[in-house]
Amino acid sequence: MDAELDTERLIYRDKEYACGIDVTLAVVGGKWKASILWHLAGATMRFSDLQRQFADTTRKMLTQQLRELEADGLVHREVYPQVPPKVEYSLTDKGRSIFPILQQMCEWGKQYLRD
Amino acid sequence: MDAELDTERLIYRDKEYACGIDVTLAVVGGKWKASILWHLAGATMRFSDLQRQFADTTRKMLTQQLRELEADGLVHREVYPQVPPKVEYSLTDKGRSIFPILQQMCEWGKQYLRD
DNA sequence: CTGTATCCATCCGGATACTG
DNA sequence: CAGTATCCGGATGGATACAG
Repeated sequence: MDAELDTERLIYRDKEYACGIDVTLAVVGGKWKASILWHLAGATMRFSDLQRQFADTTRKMLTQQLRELEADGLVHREVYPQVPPKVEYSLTDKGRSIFPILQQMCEWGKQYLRD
Repeated sequence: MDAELDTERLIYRDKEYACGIDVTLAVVGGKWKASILWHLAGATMRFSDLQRQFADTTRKMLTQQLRELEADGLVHREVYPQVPPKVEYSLTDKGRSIFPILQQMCEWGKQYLRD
């Protein structure tokens, strides 16, 4: 843990970040992303399942957030080639690795409202 | 830890949140907020110090983020009535309480980029 | 030094309609 | 069932100038 470690460049998608925090927020800070990860941690879900969970979100937004999570390697998208289509979303190992942080954010947020 | 606990309403500033995570993100998810808290955890800073740290941010944005952090009770703003003015920003206990989470976000973000 | 006020371009997200 | 395409209004954030 010497000072040199702090000089490493944090580049993600052609953007430089001052700190790992901002990288994390870039990945899970989207409007619905943390909640999506939270729900997928409990169970693999079909698109329609997620629509039910996020009833106040449009398909467009849900799709968009899921695509970004997939591109970032946190979510796996499995398409079953059948009619009608069936698509299942689940967490990757990388997606699961952030769960402890989400748990603490959940606790902190609830505690924050109590004070 | 029974199911009833999950029925508690999470209301913050007239908005309802599905989960504590979104409350936390509402408080520290702003564009520069996490980084500001991170820097203030190390030391109380004057406005000009923060300007130096966030050289690519405008005064307007910096002020705005600081005001919101102050309104949310994470940051204390101390004004010294003198000319030229001197204003110091520091963390409140509540602000300090989120530091462990920021640390983990920092680590996760750096690890994420390594993979 | 520590801000505010104003203007303005861009982005983001919602509504709606359409598709394989 | 699981999306995509298009349009559009409001929010967001930057540039710049002004102020106590």
